[in-house]
Amino acid sequence: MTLPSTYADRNCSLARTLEVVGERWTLLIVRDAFFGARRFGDFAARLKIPRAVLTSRLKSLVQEGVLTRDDEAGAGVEYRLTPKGVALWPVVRALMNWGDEFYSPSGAKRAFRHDRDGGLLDREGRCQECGQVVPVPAITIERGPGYEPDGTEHDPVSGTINTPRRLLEPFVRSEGRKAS
Amino acid sequence: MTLPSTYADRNCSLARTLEVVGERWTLLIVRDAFFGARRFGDFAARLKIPRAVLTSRLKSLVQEGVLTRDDEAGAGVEYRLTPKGVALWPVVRALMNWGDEFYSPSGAKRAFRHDRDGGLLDREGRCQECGQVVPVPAITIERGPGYEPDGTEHDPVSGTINTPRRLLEPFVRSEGRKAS
DNA sequence: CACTCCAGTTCATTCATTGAACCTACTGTG
DNA sequence: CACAGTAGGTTCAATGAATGAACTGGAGTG
Repeated sequence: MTLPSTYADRNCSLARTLEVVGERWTLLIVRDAFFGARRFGDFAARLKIPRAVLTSRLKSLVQEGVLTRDDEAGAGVEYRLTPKGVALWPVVRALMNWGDEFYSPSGAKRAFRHDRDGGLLDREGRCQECGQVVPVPAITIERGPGYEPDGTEHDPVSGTINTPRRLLEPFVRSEGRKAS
Repeated sequence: MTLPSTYADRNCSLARTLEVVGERWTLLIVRDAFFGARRFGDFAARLKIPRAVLTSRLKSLVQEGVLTRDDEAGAGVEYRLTPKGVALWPVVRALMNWGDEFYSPSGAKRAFRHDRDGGLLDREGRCQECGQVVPVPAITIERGPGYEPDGTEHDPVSGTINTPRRLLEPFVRSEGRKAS
């Protein structure tokens, strides 16, 4: 977003937040991090964004403390959400809810459940079984009623993301995953 | 945001939402609409954004059904949030909450109350007096503990916005408002 | 050592944003 | 009626950011 720091809205936390996550692509990167993306290549493949832009966004997210960059992680670099990044979950949910409400007539594209009791989460993230606000790592994501098959189901990266899984859990990369 | 419509994420409501409100400035315009801005000039003065950009953003927000454009309104044009626009309130709140949490150590920049019983609203928009989720038009906004005076308090436009008021209520423009 | 991944960088082209100036219609005011 | 002021824009040159394709360089493998 790069709002000028002379911006009159020193007193608006919305403006402040947008300086961190308001740029093009940034929130989509964060979303994919929630969904389990950790590697540069995962983000690049899923988002189809120019690698130079991805580099720059990852850099600034790390700098802002939303992601950590860990290059000690086996073969390659891993980007992971920090607690500050995980705290963006309500933002991601709110944006999704609005899109579901106004652009997905047959229902939410994705559904979220409490992994423990399988209860669906409502708009505020509360489990309809136990009434709790479910913490992010205990949420599983699956297709919702509004999901529209689009042919990416069997693509190794997007495909993985379309099967039920727990948030924040990294993609499992079996050795033969590029075998066509 | 202008994500290409060929975007693989047909199935992500977050991406869909960002296509509508993800561009630079757009959410700040929406925020000011919640805070009572209705006139082209109000937005321009508060946001200090190039008028050409404002024109284009207002146009697309109207096209998306987030705002209405009414040029029958006395002397001038009025932009108002539609119900679809008002439904963005949770998005605005979520973004503000995050900014307050991580960039405003002395507390929220703005506080919200239930106009009827004066109860403060919590993070989810629930009144701490009566427990209800307060509908947007019944919310009043005032300075929070983290508010930092910045000299715009007596500027006619920004100043108005800094005194407690009900959301969505238009600025009252008294005839002598430009009298220095 | 050749080969493949992975995580970037580089670069020319295209596109969007910026800020300042200009334009047009309407509203009082003397 | 002339004139200033206000409102809501448009136009334009300059700058900056995004795009996509090609390239680089290191680590791990056979």
